Amino acid sequence: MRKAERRRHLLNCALKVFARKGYHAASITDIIKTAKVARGTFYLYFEGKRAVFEELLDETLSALDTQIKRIDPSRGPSGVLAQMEANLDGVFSYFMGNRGMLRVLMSEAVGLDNGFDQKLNEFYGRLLAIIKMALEDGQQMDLVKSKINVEVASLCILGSIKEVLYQQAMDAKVPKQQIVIEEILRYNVNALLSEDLLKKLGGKK
Amino acid sequence: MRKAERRRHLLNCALKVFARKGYHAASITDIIKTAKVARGTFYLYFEGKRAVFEELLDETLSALDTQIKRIDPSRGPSGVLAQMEANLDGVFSYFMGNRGMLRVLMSEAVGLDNGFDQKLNEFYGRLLAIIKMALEDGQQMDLVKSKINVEVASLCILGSIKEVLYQQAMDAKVPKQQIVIEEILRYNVNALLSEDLLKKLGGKK
Amino acid sequence: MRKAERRRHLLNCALKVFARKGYHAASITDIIKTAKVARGTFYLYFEGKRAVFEELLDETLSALDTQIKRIDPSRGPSGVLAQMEANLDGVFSYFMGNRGMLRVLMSEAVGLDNGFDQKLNEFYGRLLAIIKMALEDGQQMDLVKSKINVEVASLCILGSIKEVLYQQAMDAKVPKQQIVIEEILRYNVNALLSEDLLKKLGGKK
Amino acid sequence: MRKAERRRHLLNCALKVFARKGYHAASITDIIKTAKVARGTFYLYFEGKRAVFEELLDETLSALDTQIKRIDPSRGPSGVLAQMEANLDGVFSYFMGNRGMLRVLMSEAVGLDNGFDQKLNEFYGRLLAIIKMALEDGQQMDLVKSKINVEVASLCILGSIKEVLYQQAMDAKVPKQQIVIEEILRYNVNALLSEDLLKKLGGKK
DNA sequence: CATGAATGAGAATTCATTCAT
DNA sequence: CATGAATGAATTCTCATTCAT
Repeated sequence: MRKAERRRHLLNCALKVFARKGYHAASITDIIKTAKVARGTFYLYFEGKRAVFEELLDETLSALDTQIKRIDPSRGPSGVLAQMEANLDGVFSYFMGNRGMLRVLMSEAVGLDNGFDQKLNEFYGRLLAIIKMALEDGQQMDLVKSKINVEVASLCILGSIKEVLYQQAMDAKVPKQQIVIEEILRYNVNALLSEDLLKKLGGKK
Repeated sequence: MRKAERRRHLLNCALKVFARKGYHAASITDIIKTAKVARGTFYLYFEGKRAVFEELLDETLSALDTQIKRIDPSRGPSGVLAQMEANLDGVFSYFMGNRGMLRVLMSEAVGLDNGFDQKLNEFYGRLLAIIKMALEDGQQMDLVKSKINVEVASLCILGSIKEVLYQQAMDAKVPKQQIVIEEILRYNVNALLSEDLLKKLGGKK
Repeated sequence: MRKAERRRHLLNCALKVFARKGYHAASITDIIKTAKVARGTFYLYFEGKRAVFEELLDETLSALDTQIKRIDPSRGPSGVLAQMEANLDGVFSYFMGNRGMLRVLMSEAVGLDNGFDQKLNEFYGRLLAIIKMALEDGQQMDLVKSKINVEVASLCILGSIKEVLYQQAMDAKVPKQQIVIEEILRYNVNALLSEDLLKKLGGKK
Repeated sequence: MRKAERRRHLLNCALKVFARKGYHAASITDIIKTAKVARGTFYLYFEGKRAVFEELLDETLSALDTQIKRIDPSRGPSGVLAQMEANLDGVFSYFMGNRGMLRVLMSEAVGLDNGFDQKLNEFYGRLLAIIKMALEDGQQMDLVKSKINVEVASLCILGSIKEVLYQQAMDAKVPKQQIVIEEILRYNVNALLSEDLLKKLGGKK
């Protein structure tokens, strides 16, 4: 029991350090000082810097995977909207409780080589796949403009979300979560939805 | 004369190394081997690793600043569109001739501390300011939906562009430049322009 | 009672580990894993790695001291031969039942500093003393060539025995014990015995 | 030029340290302190402790290989004796000029794993092969007793030489080189030579 | 007695930077 | 100017030993 706690403590401290200094500048010394633990203790729980980081990364990515659900098109336009909102909300809420990891992911996890990049890119790949599928379903159901290039549009959507998160990580002043999500949704919905649908929905949102 | 050439040569070689290995993994040894220059020679031209990188970064950011021009709303809707396209084209074209720097910027430049982050964020800040101004002008001229939250929308726009560039840096298969730019434009125009305007422009694009 | 058993168990396991990995490469972790005992338990019975090894060494050397008896020259030439054979047999038999310790002694025990070297050298010193005395007695009784330099000859004898043991420890193919002992004896007897005696004994062996 | 000198200096200092403390107890710190050189300098010349040691070992073994020549039986009994003496003299003389390496080889090189053992055992294997061939040639020419088991006898010969060297490495008082060699020769010759030959040579030696 | 988590001294190694030639 | 050998601070990692439960 104690052991699991210590482990958690070390993970938290490591995250704190990674968030403050970045992966490369972070040293084991930093981590153990933060955790008030002896050098050897660290190695009792983790193989090294790479390993703690990987664990934190895995943890985060799988938490995010849990938050993000495929969009089920059968529930109709407003159902789709609700699902998109739920996904966004899940991601933003997760990061609000994990500002440290947000900073790390947004500013360090890329360019680490070590196979971290691969994990992260695989994650983005999964996101893109979900977005693309939703777009294609949308086009078939005539909800989404048929002209749109799904490939590029999905990048735009992903990018719009990432950028907002990035600015939050950088401590830029960003409107509060509720508003941000609404706006991201509005933005992308406007960009995507077919004219017919926009007219119908016009009154609501 | 010779001196300036050598300096340039070193900068190019350093960029090659940074692009291949990333800032941290790049060593002076890598750079001087690539440049076929003695260790001491490097320090004759630069204060150190940090300094070469900074110079490359400054160079790139100011080149980009040159490519990107304020949007002059006085030229009317299609003029604005053309200006946006010109900006996008400038940025994409610049990076197509500097894949190395694209990789560096997209995967390493953030999270380096060292003040590099600050420079990059200032640059993004300038971009955002331009975008925001354009949006505000657009709203005043009733080209852009008034409902839109300019703050968030400008992040979305920036993000959509960055993401496409990011995927290009990661060697993901992305449609070719001309199409990508068109699509980004279309996407953002749809997202932003007022319904009236969309109808008018509908025929063109 | 239990205590003595555990102690013995630990010694055996430590020996196993030392034989497999050598003194330096052997870790306490190896020993306690082999013994299926907790870390602290080990230190309950021994002061440390050094101490277990020392105990194993002492044990072996005193067992060997017991096997090796002074040569009593009063029993005549064939009696001397029998005593030499008995000594050799004792040593070889001991090691056949303790291959682990043979490996340790032959390949690690020297060069450990720690005072182990001293113990081992004292043991070899005792052996040499016995051999030397036998040679000197032999010379006085005109059994051993008078020309022979006792100092060097005793080293040669010791060396011939050690080398055979060394090769056995290294798993080299060596004829079986009975033959090896016979041959070592023959070799050294030929080297040492006076011509007169050789002629007399010629018929027997 | 300077570089080769430094390298040599480091090798010498490393040998000094290895001879004093043994391979395992020797630290890079010891070596660089002895050499009065900075930490990094050491790594400029060698990959690590293992590598310096390997170089010293290779150097020694190939020097020894050079000293030791096959015995050409065609030059007759006294020629063979002279060749044996030359070999012994070569080995002993080499070690008198390299006491450090003698200590290392005799007390540490075994049990190092790392592949050092293999090298050493291969060397001993080569020696044994030379000795065995000489014995077999001798038996065919009726110089060496036919009864003798060549396998064991060659171990005895090797052992007698190694033991004398070992005692010298341990700083035991051993008669001086000339005498030692003579005695080792006498010892082994007596053990080996056929009775006929012994009688003939009897007068000479 | 037994346990095993915690400790921290010590060893190896890297690499940006300096400086004598 | 150019060179590249030398430097040493900083970092990671190991493992014998201790001690609270």
